[in-house]
Amino acid sequence: MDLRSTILGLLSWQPFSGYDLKRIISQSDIFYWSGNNNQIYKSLIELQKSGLVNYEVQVQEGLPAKKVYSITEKGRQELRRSLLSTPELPDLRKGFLIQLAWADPLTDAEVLELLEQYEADIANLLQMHQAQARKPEERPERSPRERYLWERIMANITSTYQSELEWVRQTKQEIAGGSYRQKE
Amino acid sequence: MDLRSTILGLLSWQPFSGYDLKRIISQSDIFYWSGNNNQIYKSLIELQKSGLVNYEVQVQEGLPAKKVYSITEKGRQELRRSLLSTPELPDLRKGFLIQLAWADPLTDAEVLELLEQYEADIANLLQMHQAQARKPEERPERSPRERYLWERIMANITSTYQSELEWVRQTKQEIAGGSYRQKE
DNA sequence: TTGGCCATGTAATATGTTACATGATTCC
DNA sequence: GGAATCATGTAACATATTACATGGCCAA
Repeated sequence: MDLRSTILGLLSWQPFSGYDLKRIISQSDIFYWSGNNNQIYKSLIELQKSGLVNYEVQVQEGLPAKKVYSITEKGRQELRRSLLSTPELPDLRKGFLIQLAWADPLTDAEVLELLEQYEADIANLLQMHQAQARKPEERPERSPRERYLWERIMANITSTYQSELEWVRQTKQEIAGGSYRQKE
Repeated sequence: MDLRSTILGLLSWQPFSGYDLKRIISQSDIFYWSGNNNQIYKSLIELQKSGLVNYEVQVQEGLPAKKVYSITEKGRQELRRSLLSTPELPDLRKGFLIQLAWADPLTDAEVLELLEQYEADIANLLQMHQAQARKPEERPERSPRERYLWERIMANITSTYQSELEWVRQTKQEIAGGSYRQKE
């Protein structure tokens, strides 16, 4: 998924300003782009030039004016096409595994400290994700199926973090216990 | 982890040519850069200029000459520093979840087909990974702990794919059975 | 004779990230 | 007075991906 299709998806739910989109994307685990992603503004201009979205300026008192973007019929067609295209494979970038891969020169204590930090970080991510999952107002629910799909999406992320946690805990124990030494 | 540290890691195992590194990285699940990643050559030149690696030209008969790179003492220090830096958080980019997120306009049959394709693709990835995991000659084993760590790295990826498979199978069943309709 | 493997590299393009600029308002 | 929020955008930089160029060897 590229940013443009993701924006189209969000706008297929409801109209948003660039600022809204930026906030939603930066707070989300699903939409994996970094925070302060100002490319959003560029993408919106491109989408608008291609006629996939249009916007309306809303003047507010006391606050800066904003451009509220909506998806067009053409945009919906384009989105549909990208939804039906072959499913994307997950792209798992676990930098920590690369760190471990070359950890041979480190002492057991150093490796354990890394694992402990990693465990704490993942536990934290999981907590934040679950707090997010408890706010149903931040996701679409236009049909029972959509509601179900979003539950499954949240469950997917939860289970990914949980299996990561189990993995790191087991690894920690086995290193702390030195049990790898007997393993042949 | 960036490409440069990953290359340093590989060279801390044994000397390789750029072509070797490219092949290893493209075939690996751990080192997540894309295939035909020719930036490797640029990175090697940078690393060499910084004195972290050096190379030796090996002339071969019938085959083009190659530059075999080795890590320097300075390179090992730099690698050690990056290994001890705070663990990187996983970066999970599951484009398929974004596809599902906006699948409301699709029919149940269309969603099911996507899920089936995804299941087949993940099953395939898992198989390829396990075939890879069965080749112990393609990973370092300089100490019992290193051997253990690489087993755990492989196990991490396996379990990630397996939990993804379980997830998609459950989702498929619940959609096929229409059970989401009763869920409140 | 076509395609794949070996081997290194350049160039172009696409994408992602960070920093900067502006300016009013509100909360501490 | 300083920081955070709202709001849009540009510029610079970093990284990633794809295509292209070269050229000999080997196997189907």
